[in-house]
Amino acid sequence: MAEDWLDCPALGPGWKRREVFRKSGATCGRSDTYYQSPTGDRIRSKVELTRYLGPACDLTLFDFKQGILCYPAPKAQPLAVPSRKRKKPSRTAKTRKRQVGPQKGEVRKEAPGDETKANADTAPASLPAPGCCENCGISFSGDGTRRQRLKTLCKDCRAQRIAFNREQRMFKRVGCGECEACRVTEDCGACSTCLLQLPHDVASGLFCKCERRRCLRIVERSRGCGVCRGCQTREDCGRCRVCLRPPRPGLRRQWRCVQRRCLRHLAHRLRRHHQRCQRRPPLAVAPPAGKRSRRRGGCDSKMAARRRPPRTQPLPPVPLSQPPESPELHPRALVPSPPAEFIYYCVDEDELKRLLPSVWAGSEDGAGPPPPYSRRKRPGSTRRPRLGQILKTSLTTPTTRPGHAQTQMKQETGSGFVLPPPGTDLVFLREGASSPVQVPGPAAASTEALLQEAQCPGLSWVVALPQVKQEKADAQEDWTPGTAILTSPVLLPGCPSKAVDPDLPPVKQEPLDPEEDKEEESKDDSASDSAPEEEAGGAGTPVITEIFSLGGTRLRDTAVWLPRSKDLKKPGARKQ
Amino acid sequence: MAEDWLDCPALGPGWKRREVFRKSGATCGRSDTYYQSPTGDRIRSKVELTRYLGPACDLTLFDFKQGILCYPAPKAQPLAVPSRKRKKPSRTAKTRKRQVGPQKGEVRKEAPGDETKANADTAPASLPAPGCCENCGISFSGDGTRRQRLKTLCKDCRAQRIAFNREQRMFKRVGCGECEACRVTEDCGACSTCLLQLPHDVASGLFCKCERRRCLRIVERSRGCGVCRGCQTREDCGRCRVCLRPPRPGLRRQWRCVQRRCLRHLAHRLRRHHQRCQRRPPLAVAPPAGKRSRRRGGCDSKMAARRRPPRTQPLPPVPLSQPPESPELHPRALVPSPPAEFIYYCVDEDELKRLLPSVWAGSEDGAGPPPPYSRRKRPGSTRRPRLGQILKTSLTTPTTRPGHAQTQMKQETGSGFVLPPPGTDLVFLREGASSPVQVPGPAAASTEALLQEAQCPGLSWVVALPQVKQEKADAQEDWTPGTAILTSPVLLPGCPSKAVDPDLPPVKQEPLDPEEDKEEESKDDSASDSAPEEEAGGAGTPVITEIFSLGGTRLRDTAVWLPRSKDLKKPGARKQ
DNA sequence: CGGAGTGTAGGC
DNA sequence: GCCTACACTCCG
Repeated sequence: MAEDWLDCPALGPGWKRREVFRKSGATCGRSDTYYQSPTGDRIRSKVELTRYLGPACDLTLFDFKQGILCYPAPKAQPLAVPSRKRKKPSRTAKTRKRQVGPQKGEVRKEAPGDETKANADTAPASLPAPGCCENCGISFSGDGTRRQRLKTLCKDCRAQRIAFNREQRMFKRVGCGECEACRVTEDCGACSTCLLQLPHDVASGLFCKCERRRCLRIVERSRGCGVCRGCQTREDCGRCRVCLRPPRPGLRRQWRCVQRRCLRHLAHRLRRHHQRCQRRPPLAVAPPAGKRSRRRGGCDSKMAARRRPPRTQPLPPVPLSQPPESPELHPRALVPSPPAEFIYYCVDEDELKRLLPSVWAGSEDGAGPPPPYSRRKRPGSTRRPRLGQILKTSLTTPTTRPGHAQTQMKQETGSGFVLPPPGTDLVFLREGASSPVQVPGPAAASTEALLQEAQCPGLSWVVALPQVKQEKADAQEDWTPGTAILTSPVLLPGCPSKAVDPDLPPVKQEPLDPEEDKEEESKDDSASDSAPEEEAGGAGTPVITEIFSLGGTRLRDTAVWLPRSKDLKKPGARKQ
Repeated sequence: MAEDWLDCPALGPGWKRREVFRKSGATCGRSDTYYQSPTGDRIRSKVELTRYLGPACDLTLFDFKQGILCYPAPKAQPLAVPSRKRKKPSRTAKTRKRQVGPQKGEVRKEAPGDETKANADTAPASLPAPGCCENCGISFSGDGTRRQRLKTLCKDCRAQRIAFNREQRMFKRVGCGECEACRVTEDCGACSTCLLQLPHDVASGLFCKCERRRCLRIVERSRGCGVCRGCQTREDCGRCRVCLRPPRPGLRRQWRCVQRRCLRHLAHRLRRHHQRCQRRPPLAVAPPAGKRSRRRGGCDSKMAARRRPPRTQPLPPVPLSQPPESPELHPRALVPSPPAEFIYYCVDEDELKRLLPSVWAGSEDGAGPPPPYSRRKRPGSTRRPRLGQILKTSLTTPTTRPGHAQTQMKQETGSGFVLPPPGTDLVFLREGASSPVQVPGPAAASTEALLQEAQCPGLSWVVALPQVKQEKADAQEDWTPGTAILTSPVLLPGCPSKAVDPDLPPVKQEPLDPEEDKEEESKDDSASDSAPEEEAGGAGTPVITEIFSLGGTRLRDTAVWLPRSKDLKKPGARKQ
């Protein structure tokens, strides 16, 4: 991770490699990798290298960016998904490129999805009229952006948004350089990033900035687009189901008043919902408004709303008995092992029952297939109470202070809380508490119920689902709970790939359903798309929040997988 | 276009500008632009200039390289294209950069197109099997070039081609320096370039080399890939429709034996055709084999096979009555005005009827919209004979010698040939003659018929369709026929932008159909892609040949818009 | 003119 | 959206 020339043994003696981070410009923070041949020639791309070495030299397995050889991944057993066609189930080139460690952009790349069939025609009447800009409302003819994302915006709004998003990316990567936070030169030493001693240098490429120094101009996704009627409404209506919901003592209201919800965001969701009527439900939707701390705003937007059901990757010794056809998420598939990707959910108790019915009902290993998927599952339809009881027990766990997350966790092990053993599949973190909640049995996730009226706010949860990156039998033993919500220790060193045994062949993690994976709103709406509206008929269901992929050597927005300061009740947490 | 200091009015009085071309090294042929302030200070970059002038001076619209101000393009009215989605019609950032004159690389950059849906499945059986290298035929797994262009090539062939193309670009720019032609130090004084007194110095950036000095290692596109079965077949089969075609006295056979056609090229065309079955027909396809002179081989490959229907841009006083929905090319849209881009067609008489049915039927100005587009128009379906008669008349025009192209043309004005007046829309040049043929009325172009059996070899034509770059009402008056096939005088000085009124705001020319714009074979197959095969069912129809965009101050391959020496029956024309 | 560094089209 | 690849800018 350096700016200077380093040996590159993969290419042979005399070859040097250098990674240079861009220090300014729109692509600031990105890195360019350069090679120098033994004869001093400079090579700047794999194509150039191939040209240089000649056709006889097969660079297929050479990862140019990393400067290492990649061993071909064993053919991963894809998790079959019923009733939906998998897209791009195998991509030869990509599979071969799999790294031992998690890679930046892995999720995105594996989940190109297909939203291109989105059509304004399918949008209900509540959406902006077809041909009208979703933002400003002016009528415009499709003057043809290629970007699906911006199709519903007129030229001006589109340009505006692109510029805005570009700027946001920049702020996230390196900051504006002008705001109060950017001018702070000393790390606070107390935030999650500092406590975990993650690298917070821009040049490191990890972008794990001290929370106190994170650019204030980063706009939270949960704030919505900021310009639509919903976003510009300043007063709660006082009459919608959210406003009329009885307040919970000690908790701020989780949902934004219906009248104040971002219309743009809602429009997208509705449209997507319509597109998906025949398809699997999304695994994750946006979190409640105002419940996402600014720290998490630091996460890369494209990850923030990504739904990425991890692919089933059974690991011994726990046999996977759940048939791969099950649309529900089997936690067995998620045995953490380094390197891993993490998926965070923010769910409430009832939602959890819906998401993980099989878990809720009991965790008899492989106790038959789960019930067929139902898109209209009701909140009350819990059928397996066992895990539910476990979880409810955990709800009584005392909250901890952020600085003591790890020790607290250990203490709780001895006070009714179950410390996740190596075999633990899911770890739930109660909103407002740092205590992980173990979910030992099979689980399944589905949030289509979000589209229903969901009158059960309950508490929110954070669920960490590490995605297996390799399937070695001993991987499980590598796993020990490290921090409050980090379920894999490999992420702690800050440079995950370094912690990985280079001899382990990487296993490409195909998403459960690649189509679900594509975050339609990932590219050009960094700050506005995960506004916390529920989908069509929904009414404030706390929902699965985020699924993040931690990118290889560039944990661009590491904060996403750090304990949320609010969760940890960190004193002096900065709010934007 | 010079190495010496010239006034730069855009910066104000006293400011000088100088463009210096690199004469050697890896970046040979590129230019550096220098400015000199009224006080004599040297400025070498826009950054320096900004620094020099201070932050109060906004140089956003100043094009440093060109030394001119770029006016933001007026909101272009997109030309509606039925049944096909437009892609990337507007690019905010790029729009700002629009030049008054055509720019280097304009075509390539403006025509990203979309061939990504190309699928080997859609290719007919005659194509290389999916997974087999289109060139060498070996089976290979998609080891993942990202380049659509080279997807059908195995790794070796791909690398080979990339290297080859790179080399070719270099040859075109500066030559190999070793061949006989490159070693010639004196201009011949007789070729078109010399006669037109175009700058033929490499350093001029125009690359209008004396034909005698043009690098011999430049491979003509019409020669095909050179390695496929077709290219390697040395003998005509004697049985195909091309071989069996009766020879025309005084003319070499226009088409290559079917058995000797480049398979690679054909494969691409077939695939593209299949992709486009529901879409607009391509506007231009490849010219007949062996009919494209080496001079024209000098054109930049990415321009050579580009189909770029110019956008309808009606100019007074001729009213445009054709609705923009018409897929056919309306010549009214093509009224030449400086600065202009030129489109060259190589068509025969029958093809012309198909291409320009409305023209053929008559040229009543704006006589109603053209018939609805038909992809399966038959050669015989001419409905308007008037222009046809004009053209037929012109066929009898005696041919001229190249050195006398201009004068001959004038002579012919008084001997039955109609000299194109300022209002002329199209100029046809008979193959083998330098006499332009006026096409005063509306015309439309469609070459889908090429995919039909086309048994009418006839004569070839060159059609120059200057693309309007601005829409000022008086532009038409600026136009006078200058040379045999140059229909706009602004190109004659060698530095088109200089001939342009700097006060005229540039009008970005949107292609009629941007998707048609992408030249799949533009980038990496300089020399092999415009092989003169007709499309799928075609049988030697002379076809629209090329659409070129002349690039701003760097008319890299100016020869493309020079009279073809073969056309001009230039004695001693060099053949490669 | 070289070369570091950034922009950016096009692919995915 | 990010990445690759390479064109281009800027400046030594």
